[in-house]
Amino acid sequence: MKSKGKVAKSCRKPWTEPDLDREPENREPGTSEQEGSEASVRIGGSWRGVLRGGDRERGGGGGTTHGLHRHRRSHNSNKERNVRRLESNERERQRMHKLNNAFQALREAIPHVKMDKKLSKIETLTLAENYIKSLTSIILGISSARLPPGETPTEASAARLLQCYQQHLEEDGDESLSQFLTQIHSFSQES
DNA sequence: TAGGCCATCTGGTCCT
DNA sequence: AGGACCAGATGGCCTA
Repeated sequence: MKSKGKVAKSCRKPWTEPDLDREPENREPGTSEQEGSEASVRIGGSWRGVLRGGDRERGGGGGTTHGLHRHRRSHNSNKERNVRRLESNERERQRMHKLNNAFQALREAIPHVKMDKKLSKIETLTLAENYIKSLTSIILGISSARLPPGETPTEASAARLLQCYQQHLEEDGDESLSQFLTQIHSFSQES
């Protein structure tokens, strides 16, 4: 069971400038003496683990940036940091809204039974996956009937399908999908 | 009331 | 350097 302790209702308050004169109970990672060690920090009323970078799959410049971040932060005033945080929050909100819009578009694109109930995100992704697989198998089934002898549908047709779609993506941008579907429709009419 | 789902905040990491 | 992306944490809402 997930922790849902509702200790204080206003625990998730907007980012506020930390009071440096107080004891470092709200200190963020990097300002503590325990830098680099596995520790938890209290931020916005909640405890958070700070050991994250090491287990990330995306490699690259990671590992050595801890000190750099700390150093950079130390140059910024608290007011500047506050402004940056708020701007960052706003960007993140916008990003998530865009993501949700995309989810909504996907919901409307896939047929499902319970029209009265909004699909959850995980349901949307799962249904979309199944829908794509179904359409693909239908298309491959149709096109296999038109293949030259000896050519297998999984190789040739799938490649043609992908090639066609990619071509539309490059040429037409956003309208590619509808055109692609139109082409598939006419394709099925022919056979 | 437990649990699922979601929005939001947050800091680390990657990319341009 | 700054924005985008990502994942963890947490509170709120809703439903069985």
